[in-house]
Amino acid sequence: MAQITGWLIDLYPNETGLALWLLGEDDERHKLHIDFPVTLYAAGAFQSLRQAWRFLQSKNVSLARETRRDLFSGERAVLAVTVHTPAALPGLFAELSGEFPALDYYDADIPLPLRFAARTGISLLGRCRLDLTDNRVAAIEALDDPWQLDAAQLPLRVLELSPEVDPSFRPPRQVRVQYGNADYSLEIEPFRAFEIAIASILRRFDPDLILTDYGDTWLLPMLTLNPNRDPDRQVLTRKAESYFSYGQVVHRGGQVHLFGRWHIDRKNAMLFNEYGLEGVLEQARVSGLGVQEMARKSPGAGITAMQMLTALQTGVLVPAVKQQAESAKTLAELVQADKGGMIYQPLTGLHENVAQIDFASMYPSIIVNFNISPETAGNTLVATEGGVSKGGLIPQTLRPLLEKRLALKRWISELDPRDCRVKTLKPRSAALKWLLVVCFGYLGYKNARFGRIESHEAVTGISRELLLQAKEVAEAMGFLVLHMYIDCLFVQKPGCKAAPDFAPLLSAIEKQTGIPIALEGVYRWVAFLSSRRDARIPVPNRYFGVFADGEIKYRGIELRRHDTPPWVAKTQLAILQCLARAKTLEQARDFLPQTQAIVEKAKRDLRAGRVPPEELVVSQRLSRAVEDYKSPPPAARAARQWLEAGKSVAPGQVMRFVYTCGHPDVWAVGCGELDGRMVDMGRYLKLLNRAVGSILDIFAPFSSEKPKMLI
DNA sequence: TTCAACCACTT
DNA sequence: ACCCTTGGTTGAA
Repeated sequence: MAQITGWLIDLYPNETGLALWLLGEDDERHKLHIDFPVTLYAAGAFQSLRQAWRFLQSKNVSLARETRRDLFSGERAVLAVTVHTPAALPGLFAELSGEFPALDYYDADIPLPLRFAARTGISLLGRCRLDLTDNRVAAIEALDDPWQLDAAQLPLRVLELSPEVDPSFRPPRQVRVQYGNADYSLEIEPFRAFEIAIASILRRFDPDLILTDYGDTWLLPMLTLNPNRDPDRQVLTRKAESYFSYGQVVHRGGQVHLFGRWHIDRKNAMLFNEYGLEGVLEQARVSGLGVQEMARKSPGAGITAMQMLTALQTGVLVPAVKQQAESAKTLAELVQADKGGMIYQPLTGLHENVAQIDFASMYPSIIVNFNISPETAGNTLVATEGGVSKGGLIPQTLRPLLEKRLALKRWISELDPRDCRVKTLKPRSAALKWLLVVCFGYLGYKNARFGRIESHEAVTGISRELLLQAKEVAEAMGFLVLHMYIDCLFVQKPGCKAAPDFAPLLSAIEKQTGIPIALEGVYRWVAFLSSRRDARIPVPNRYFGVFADGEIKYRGIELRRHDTPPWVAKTQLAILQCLARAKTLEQARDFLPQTQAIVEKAKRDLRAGRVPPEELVVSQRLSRAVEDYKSPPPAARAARQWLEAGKSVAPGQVMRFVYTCGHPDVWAVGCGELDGRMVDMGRYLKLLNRAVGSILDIFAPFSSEKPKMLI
């Protein structure tokens, strides 16, 4: 009997049970085995269950009758079907549900790492100690848990591979290779030599993680060698797909998953830019899903996994979802979901010494504090008055997540901003934030396993109530409330200029609402913009301002939009930065001539052809197939060129293009070279003027060239 | 030129 | 489920 300590990095079914990969503290990577029978449940009419029992008797399964708890309908008599190898479960479920479609199925499509975590207390990335007989696990003990803030870091070996150019533009010639202290480029041709070099790195360096650009869609599919650590397995490929999520069509490229080590394609990973590898590892850790899964799926998959784990741990059945395309949330539904929050009309114009106060993680806090869960909806107040109840399924799932995020934020605020730990703590906090945000959305998602629209509405209802309470508190203390938006307030009071001046208000609001609240900052000045169509109508989420420390914050303006060309965005930012040097509004007005100079210089650069084409690139997402457009937008016209060049496009893909004169009126990036003389200057000047106007008009409302149209 | 239809983005 | 954003372009009338 041997004992071994390390981190669990991979887990998947094999012929007899589960294969486990341990990153040992001895710096070895161990492939281990464990028996792992799994059970699914069926419930329904007695006759059908009896027929199912007979049907299953000829299979290699164990059958039993049990009583288990459905979250909504309570105790249920179920048929428990246990298979001895988890690899057999998906096939059996498909066969059974095909034969008996009227039965309700539970625990039939739970990711294996979650079952493993529920049974052993050890989730992926967790540190553990194992007793081994040969390579079989005899006993297993957890040494940490996902909620620990400062768990020991995994000593991962990372290999980075990235081509010098986007392969959809032209075939790359080289791949940059980085691992350990090595950093060099490999020629792709001759290909045999390239592959031999890669194979040798895999053998000698033996990375735990292969981090690539375009690895899913280009590099790994091209290789003939087996990039797995487990030589007995072939790579797992998943097809590319376009799907609808949060009001948008999203395109996800094909994927290459590895066994025994991980592959993440940065260019094909959801939100990777948002929180990076640190964030992905954090999400994988708390969700219990594998790293490769988490990197490529939305945080929604992560929060669903966490809910399933809570269900498994508390003896609640997990309803199986029929394999169907995720039904889309329409934009209207999305807007409605957003409108559930409080939206106030700001007092448009320029204001000085304004504090922005944010409720921290407002919706998740409401869910936890008011015990909002599908099975408790309508019963929330009773549950909270009862005092210490452990709460419904959703609050139980969220509480540790919320507490961990708050603790991380507290830790960050205590550290010196230059402390190197801040660099890893911030993305971890951001990654948790996404899980929390999405959890609220999933409460109202009709295909969520544990969702219910009433609980969704309860959350937004309470949020509006709390915000109104906050407003009343502020006004009672003599503050003017300039604006409120979902989970934040903008307040002003003569004589209040610095953070401490607002501290009494913060504690009063927190005391009243019970939700943690924080001062986002005090603006030296802030501008709330009005609608461009009608100057009398305020727009709730179009504003910009400068905090006391000089930091600029902006929402809703061109700079925030992904489809604004960099040249326009940079000029708009330069203007803001120029104005931000002013300590007061009056001073800001003195900077207006300088901002004009910035704009004039930008225009001269454009006219003289000094703006490089990549600064003029517009990026827009295709919401449908090119042929399905009735009036093709520029992105679709660019996509047409793309198709003519023999490349492919899919809905959800982002097209990058430059506006040109004549026909065609766009030039798609990646389709040959752009003739600099072709750039549609007029169009870009218009875009620039608009962006400049967003900032400057409010400073000189009576001197703008064109009077505002009043409808 | 006007106007309705269409489209993308926002968190 | 009910309401339904803004800021823009396209193309027919």
